[in-house]
Amino acid sequence: MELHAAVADRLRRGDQRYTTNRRTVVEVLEAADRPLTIPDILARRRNLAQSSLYRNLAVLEENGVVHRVHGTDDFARYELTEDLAGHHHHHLICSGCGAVADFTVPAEVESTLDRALDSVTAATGFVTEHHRLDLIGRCRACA
Amino acid sequence: MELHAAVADRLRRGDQRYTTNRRTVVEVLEAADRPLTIPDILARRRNLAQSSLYRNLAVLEENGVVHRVHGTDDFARYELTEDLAGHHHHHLICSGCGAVADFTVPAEVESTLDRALDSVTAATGFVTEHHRLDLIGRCRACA
DNA sequence: TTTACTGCAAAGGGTTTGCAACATG
DNA sequence: CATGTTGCAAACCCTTTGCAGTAAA
Repeated sequence: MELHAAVADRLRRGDQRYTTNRRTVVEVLEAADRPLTIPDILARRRNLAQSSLYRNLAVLEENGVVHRVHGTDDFARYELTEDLAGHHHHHLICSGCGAVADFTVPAEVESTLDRALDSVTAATGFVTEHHRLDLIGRCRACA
Repeated sequence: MELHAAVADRLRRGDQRYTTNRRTVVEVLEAADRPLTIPDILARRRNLAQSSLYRNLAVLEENGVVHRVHGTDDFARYELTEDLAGHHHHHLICSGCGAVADFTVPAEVESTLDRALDSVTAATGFVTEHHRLDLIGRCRACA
């Protein structure tokens, strides 16, 4: 599996081991079509311990394997980083229930945006790592 | 003061009173050039009680006076809503220290973006309330 | 003078950590 | 076999809430 080889490589660079639990987390995130909360992940793999899951997500984030998504509720959500998942996307965040879904915008809009953002921050001394473009609103169930 | 009249009006519509403490919070947020955390606000007005501040910010948010900003750290941040502050803007969020600063992009970019986003969500059943376009990166101090 | 608001202190709840046992390279 | 990882339980810390007293309309 190419994904696991890439993950193992990144962890190795950080002197971290690619253990069974970490592989499980990566597999769960790969199978999801949206960022997952810790309870989401625990519900899918009952044998994972909560504390180890938190620690493993932190390790995976530090080594560029997963990305933490901040929504409107109190739950952190995690997804594979875009270069591992293979596509750049954004989030629909429900202001009612906090649910997060993925969506994409046309590549031309992305590049227009990137150019505009670059020119704006050029003078500020701010070093951009990535942008976050989310829509806040009501999902079908909460509307 | 026009701002306070507008705030008083919105609170009245929600059967809420515009008390001294609430006026103080609005004045602190108006004077800031970035979203403020609860500790930020408490540091500027030592006589405010933390629990009442949390409650007042919730009331102000429910009545469209302030807006809660979610950054990368554990602190909620608050700013006046855009229609009261008078300008649409975005945030530079430091992944090192969590600091949040304001910035704006050209109006033409905003409208291009809005049109693109509208067409994307048209088919999803998602009802957009507003968008969130932030840059995550390193501020001058953390770079 | 009724009803909302305030402030103190205690409780909530997602997240983090200490530590002894375990597994990986 | 040395070092990183695990899981339980307790601690952490931002936030919320109960309640008796106070202030706004």
